[in-house]
Amino acid sequence: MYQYDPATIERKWQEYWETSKAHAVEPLGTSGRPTYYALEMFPYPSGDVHMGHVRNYTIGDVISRFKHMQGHNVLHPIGWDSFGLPAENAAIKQGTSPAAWTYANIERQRASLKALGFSYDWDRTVVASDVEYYRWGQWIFLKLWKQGLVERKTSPVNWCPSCATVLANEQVIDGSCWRCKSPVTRKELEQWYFKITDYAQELLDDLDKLPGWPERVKQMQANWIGRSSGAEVDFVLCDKDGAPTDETITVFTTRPDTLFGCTFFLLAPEHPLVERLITGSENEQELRAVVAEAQAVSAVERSKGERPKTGAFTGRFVVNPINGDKVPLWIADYVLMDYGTGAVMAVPSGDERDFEFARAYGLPVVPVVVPDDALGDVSGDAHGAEPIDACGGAWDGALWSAAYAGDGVMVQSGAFTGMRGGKDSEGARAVVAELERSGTGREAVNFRLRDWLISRQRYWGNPIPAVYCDHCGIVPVHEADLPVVLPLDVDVTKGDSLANTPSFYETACPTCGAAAHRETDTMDTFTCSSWYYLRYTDPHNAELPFERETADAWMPVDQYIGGIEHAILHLLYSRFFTKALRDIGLVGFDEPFKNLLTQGMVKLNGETMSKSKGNTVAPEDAIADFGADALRAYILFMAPPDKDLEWSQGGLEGVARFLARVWRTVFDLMAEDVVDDEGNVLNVFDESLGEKDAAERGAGLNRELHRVIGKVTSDIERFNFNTAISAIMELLNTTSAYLKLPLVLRDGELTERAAEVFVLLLAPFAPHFAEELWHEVLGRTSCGSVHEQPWPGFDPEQARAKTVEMAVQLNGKVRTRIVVESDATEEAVRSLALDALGDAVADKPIKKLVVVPGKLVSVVV
RNA sequence: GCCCGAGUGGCGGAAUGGCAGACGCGGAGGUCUCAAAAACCUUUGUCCUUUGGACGUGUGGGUUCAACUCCCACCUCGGGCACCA
Repeated sequence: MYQYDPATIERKWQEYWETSKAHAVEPLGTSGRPTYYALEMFPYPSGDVHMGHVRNYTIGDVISRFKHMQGHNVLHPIGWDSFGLPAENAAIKQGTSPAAWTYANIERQRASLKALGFSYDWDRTVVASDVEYYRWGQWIFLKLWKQGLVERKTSPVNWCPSCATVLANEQVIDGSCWRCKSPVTRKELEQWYFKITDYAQELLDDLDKLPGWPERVKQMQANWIGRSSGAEVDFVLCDKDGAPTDETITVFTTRPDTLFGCTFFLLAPEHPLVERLITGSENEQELRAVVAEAQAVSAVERSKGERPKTGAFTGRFVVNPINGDKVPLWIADYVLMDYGTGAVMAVPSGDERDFEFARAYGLPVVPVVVPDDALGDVSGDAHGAEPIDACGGAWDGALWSAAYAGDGVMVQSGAFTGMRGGKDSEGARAVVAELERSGTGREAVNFRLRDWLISRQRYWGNPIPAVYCDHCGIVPVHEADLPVVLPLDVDVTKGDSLANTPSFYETACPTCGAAAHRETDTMDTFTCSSWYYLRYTDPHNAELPFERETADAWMPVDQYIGGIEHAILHLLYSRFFTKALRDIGLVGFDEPFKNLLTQGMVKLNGETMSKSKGNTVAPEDAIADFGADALRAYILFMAPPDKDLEWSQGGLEGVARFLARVWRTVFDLMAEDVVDDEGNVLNVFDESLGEKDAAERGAGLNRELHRVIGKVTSDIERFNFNTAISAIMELLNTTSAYLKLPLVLRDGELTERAAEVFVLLLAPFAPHFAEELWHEVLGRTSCGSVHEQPWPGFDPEQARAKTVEMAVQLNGKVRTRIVVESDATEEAVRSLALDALGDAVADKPIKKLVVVPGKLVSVVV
């Protein structure tokens, strides 16, 4: 034998796979193989490949190789999400250009990914910043525009001062920028939006079509979409003298059943009516102070919540349509302009926040929905009683020291008194019906989801294909004039931008031909990642982003793998793109990713590995020390893929040791001497073993081969890679016992079969290792690559042992054990068990006896 | 506050309701060696110890012949959302 030297064999087989294009996708329709699309989230080329990448791509590679061996035509592509701000920052810092920095990193990462032996079809690589790719992003933008899904609007937006650009709602985490963590400020700006809210309901409903997604990701998306059902209610605004006008203010509420308890009415400080209402009002100063203070509060502060509620009375009243009551109109800082209508009907008895506000400003509290068990405490006139003040009413004191927001009985609610109250209750429906009858309200649904702000005031991104013309306004670039090429001679280190690059900025109006200028905003990088999985299916298409027929054949992605950090962002945007493209007629499916696996993080001493913390382990170092195959197998063995993984150098060494043991064992199985570095023979035979031992151990090994093939197969299918590798380790232990047999007693057919099974089962995990043994030790070169072999089959019958040991329980405790034929009848097992228990059950009546075949016998006396 | 997820040896982790702790790391002992490394073998949940026994999966209850697993209540940790009307 020769020694296992990962460095040599890994280089050798990587070159072989590269030159033979071993991982090229089979053109569609050339064989009967069913398609399988395995996809990992493409990396941002921020620097070197890190352990998180290794984990992500190893999982995908094992699935791909396994599916390929099972007979699928597998699409397993890679690319780079290469537009984005870090390139600009790095370029400025290092005095280079974003493009140079980006493409240098891509080459570094490409080399690292190749060093890990991933089975990508490298001819299908998609790079987001290549004009061949981003031109189609512009093309899709124009299609979305035509479809009415692109909108320019002015509204308060999130502005990151550090990144000097606006951000989408999804990109603000706890009031700070998702990328640089700087606090985000609010700015009123005109920006480009994708109307993702048009799909809010479908994005929510179709989560049910995704049984292959983790429950928590679906939950997070549902929370983010935030659907609330209730009603819109119109309140008539009164003039300064308290007389009704023809102007109404509409509110959204989830609790129309509490309308009788509305004792005041609130507007957000940013509400468009506010300026008009407060100008010239009696306490204008106070009102302006509330508005000014609300503006000054940062998003970070606001996101922490728990701020004391402040507000001021406008001097105006509005009319409650259900009972004609005039209630005071206040401005309050806790009302959000960007949810509902920016106006709220305040019901302090039923809403904690309104209650707190009412107590702070001495506003009345009128109970209208009370808990069932509270009714008994109330004197007989509760039903139909006049509205009562907080301080004088039957429920004040103990009960109404806080709001009650739960379900209950409606009281003091006119004709509705006595009905069930609560969210979507009988009472709520009845009130809405009454409002609809009088034309003052209607059923309504509200979403938390906001439109996707996609423009960015940055250079290194996909230019938005729009032109500003003094005569025609904002007009789309003609499809025929695409691409709008991002100029590479913009020197960001000198503060240059697209706006001061005349070759880009100055253009002719596509409509009238007059001098005009281009949009200088670029698209959010998340637009690039929203459809790259479609481009992979048809990466070289020069006429279209992809051919529909081809995309439909491969899509949806059978298995998508990536980090949980994209649970909302990328995964929601991609789902939106797919639905929008479907409605435009470009694809024929509803959801992009059929199954999703969110892999856990790689941690060191309990902390996420990160360059800024300086607690990383470089994949190159691990490869140099133990080889890519050991690193791959280790990272799968250490933890289930969806759990966080705590890095352990000892664990890596253990897996490397395991591979080396398999290496020696395969030589041993092929009847070669096992030698160490110095050529000393290491084989140890147990000369005391005879023919009987050989037969027994042979049967045991054969059984173990069948069992382990079955176990590894089902474990990979369920992504239990850690237990799949454990099972191969168990097979190794059984094999070692067999190899104690002197050579003359070994069964040559059996040992060769065992060698073959080791190599085939390890092929997805340790591809170079398996390939080397397949060719050089098993001598199977004539059969082709190990990765082209069919996945080994097994016989469940042969995996079963002839005899099994069963536990015998007496009154719930294991008392003894019996060995029985595995096909023994229940009757036989029963009497054997009773015999084994002997005196303990001899003369006692048996209350119950349960036989679990192959496992145990439970006796109760 | 609301919604998820997780609590098992010294550590990472295994267990379709059926013998808890597979497999690996770490530890202990041994073989080989002048010695070491490597490799190989044995052992390793805790406690009492006697061949054996008792206790053990965050806590307290429950269902069951049988519960890490199912049900109820709670504790701790991690994550998401959050003045969302």
